[in-house]
Amino acid sequence: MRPHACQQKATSRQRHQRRQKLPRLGSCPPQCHANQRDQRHRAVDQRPRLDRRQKIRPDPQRQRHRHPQRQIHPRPDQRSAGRRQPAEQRPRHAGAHPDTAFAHPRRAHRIRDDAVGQVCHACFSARPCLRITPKPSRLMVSERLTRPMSDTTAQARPAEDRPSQARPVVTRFAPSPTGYLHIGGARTALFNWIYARGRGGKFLLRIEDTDRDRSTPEATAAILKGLTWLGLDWDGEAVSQFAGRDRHAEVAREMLARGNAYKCFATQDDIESFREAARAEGRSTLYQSPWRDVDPARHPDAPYVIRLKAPREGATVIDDQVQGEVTFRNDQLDDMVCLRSDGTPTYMLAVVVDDHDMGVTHVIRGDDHLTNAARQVQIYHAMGWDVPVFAHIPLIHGPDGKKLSKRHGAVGLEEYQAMGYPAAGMRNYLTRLGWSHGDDEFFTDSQAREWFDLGGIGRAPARLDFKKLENLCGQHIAASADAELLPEIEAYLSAAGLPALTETQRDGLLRGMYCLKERAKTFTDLIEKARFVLVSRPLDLDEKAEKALDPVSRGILMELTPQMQNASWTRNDLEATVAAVAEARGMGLGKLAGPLRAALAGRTVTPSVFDMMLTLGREETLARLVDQAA
RNA sequence: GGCCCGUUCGUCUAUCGGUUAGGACACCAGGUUUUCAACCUGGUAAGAGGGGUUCGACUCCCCUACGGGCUGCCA
Repeated sequence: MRPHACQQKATSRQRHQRRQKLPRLGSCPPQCHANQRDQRHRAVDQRPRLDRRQKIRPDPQRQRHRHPQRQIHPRPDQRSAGRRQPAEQRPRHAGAHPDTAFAHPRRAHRIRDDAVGQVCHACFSARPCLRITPKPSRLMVSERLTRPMSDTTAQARPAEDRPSQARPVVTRFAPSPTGYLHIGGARTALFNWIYARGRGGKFLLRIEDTDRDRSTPEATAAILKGLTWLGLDWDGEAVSQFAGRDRHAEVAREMLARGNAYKCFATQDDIESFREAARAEGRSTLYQSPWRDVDPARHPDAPYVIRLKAPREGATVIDDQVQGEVTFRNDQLDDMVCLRSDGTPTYMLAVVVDDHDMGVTHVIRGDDHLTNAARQVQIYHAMGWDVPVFAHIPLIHGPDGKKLSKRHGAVGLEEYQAMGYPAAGMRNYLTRLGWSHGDDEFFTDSQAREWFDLGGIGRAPARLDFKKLENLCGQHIAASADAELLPEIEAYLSAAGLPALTETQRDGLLRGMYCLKERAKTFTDLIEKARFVLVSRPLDLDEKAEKALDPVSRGILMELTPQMQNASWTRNDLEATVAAVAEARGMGLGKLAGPLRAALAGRTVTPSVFDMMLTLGREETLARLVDQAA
C-alpha cells in the first residue's frame, strides 16, 4: 500500500503527482486533512462531463492522467453550507428567537453558547447585533439599537420565499436604447436568459425608451441584432416602455389617491437652493419637499410632479440573491419623483409598474441598481404588490480593472461578432465570468442551463480576459459539427465586411473543416488558416514561400508529382508516398514539407500538408504541384 | 460629504471555521512534430493591511486602505 499524502513531506512536484495518481486511503489518522477532504469529496456522486479531448480524440492513454478530484468535485448545489446558499435556504439568523425584533444588517455574530447575557465579543459596536444564544429570553440588544420595528420598516421579501406562491420564473432584460449593446449588458441579458430557460420560465425583453431625447430606433435595432447573434431568444415581442406611459401615470395617480404619494410644486430653483443650503450646513442633500403634508386645498395652480411619500422611519431591506441582505435606512432615501411635471413617468416608476404588469418574478441586473432597488421596493409596497426576487450582479471591468469604456476597444457586442468569436464560446465565457460551478470551465448551453443558479454569482467585479475568451472559443469551434460551423462563418464574414463565400469555396471549406476547426480560436483565425482552400490557381506566393521553392526544391516536386499521381488518395498512402521520396533523397520529411507547403498554399504557415492534399483533392493538388515544379 | 457594495495566484475562480489554499487561462521549461497551432509533462504564482472572536480564521466581527455604485423631473 502506498503511503498517503499525510505521511510524506511533499515537494510541490510530489504534491502534483499525488493529486494525479495516488489512491485515496481510508487508513490515515483521523486528523489527516487530506483524508478528511477526500471523505467529503467521495460523498458526492460523479457527473459525466464534457471533455474536449475525450470528445475529439478518444484516447484511453490520456485519461490516465485526469485529475481525480476533477471528476468528483462537489457541486455547489450539494454543498451543505456557505454564503452562496440562496436566501430561501439560508438560515436568516441561525438560532434567532422568533420574537426578536432586531437583526444584524448582514449576519448574526456567532457566539458560544456559554456567552449568554454577555456583551458581544465580536462587535460591542453601534451596529445592531442579534445575540445568538440558546436562551432567547435573555437576548441582549445594544441600547442604541432599541428602535422599535415600526410598520414602515419594510422588508423586501422575495415572493419566491413563500413556498405557497411558487410561480413559473419570468425574467426580463431591459436595456435603454441610447447606444450599442454593451458587453456588460449582454452578460446581464445572458444571465436572465439562462436562468429563465433553465427553469422552463419566460425571458422577456423591454426597451426602456422613456428618455425620448436619447433613445434611437437604430440603437434598438442594434440591441435586437446583438441579442439575436448571441443566441438569446426572448418570449413574445420586445415591448416599448414608452408605450406604457398612460398606465404609468395611472399608477402614479392611484398612489396619490391612496395617500402614498403627493403633489410637489417645488421648482428646480427651489430644489437647488435647498441642496446648497444643506451642503453649506453639512446636512444631507436629499431633498425634503415642503409639500409632503400640505392640504390639497392649499395647492396652487401650477405645474407639479408626483413624489412618492416614502416612509421616513425604519429601514428598507433588500434580500438580494447575490449581495445578501442589504439594509437602507429610510432617512437615506428621499421622496423620489414618480411622474414628471410634463406627465411622463420616471424610470423608477416605470420599471416597477412594467415588471409588475409583465409578471416578472426575478430581476437580475447590474449592481448599479442596488440602491434603486430599495426605492423601487417602496413603490411595490405603496401599491401593495409582490416584490420580485432581486439579484444584483457586479459590473464587468476592462482588462486594466477600470470601468469599461471606449478606450478598451471592443465594448459593443457586435464588435465581438466581427472579431470572429463564435456565439457559443461567447456565451460560455460570459457565463463563467463572475459565475462559477465548481471547477467547470468549458460547458455547453444545456449544461449551463442545468447548472446556473443565482447563488453561484460572485460579488466582485470581474475583468475581461481576451486570452481566456479565445481559448474557450477555440474549444467550442473544435467541438462544433462541421455543418453548423458553416453558416456561423458566413455570418461572421458578413459582419466583418468580408466578401461572401462562393459555392466552390463553401465546398472546400466544408471538406477541410475537420482539420481547420481544431486549430482555430476564432473564425478570423479559421478563415486565415483556410486560405489554401479558398484561393484558386494560379497561387500568389509570399516571400517566404518563394524562398522555400528554390530550384532544388522544385526539382524534388517534379520527382514527387508522378508518384502522387499513382497514390490512392488516403492519408496513409499519401504519407507513404511522400516519405518514400524523401527517403530516396536522403532527407527527412521536414525538408520536403516546406516546399510542398509553399506549392500547395503559397504560404509557409498552413495546416498539415496531408490535410491540405486531402482537402484539395487529387486533381487540384497535382495541378498546384505541377505549377511549381521546375 | 452621506449611504451602499466589493477586495484569494497576472486574470477568472474553488474552498466557506481545521486543505500541503485546488482548477482554468496566461506565463516559463521540457517533450512530441511537418511550419503555425494543437497536444503531453513539469514549474513559477494568491487570501489588501491592522486588530478582535476562537483550541484553530482566507472563511465570523470591527477599523483602515484601495476600487466601485447611488445620492437627477437619466436609465
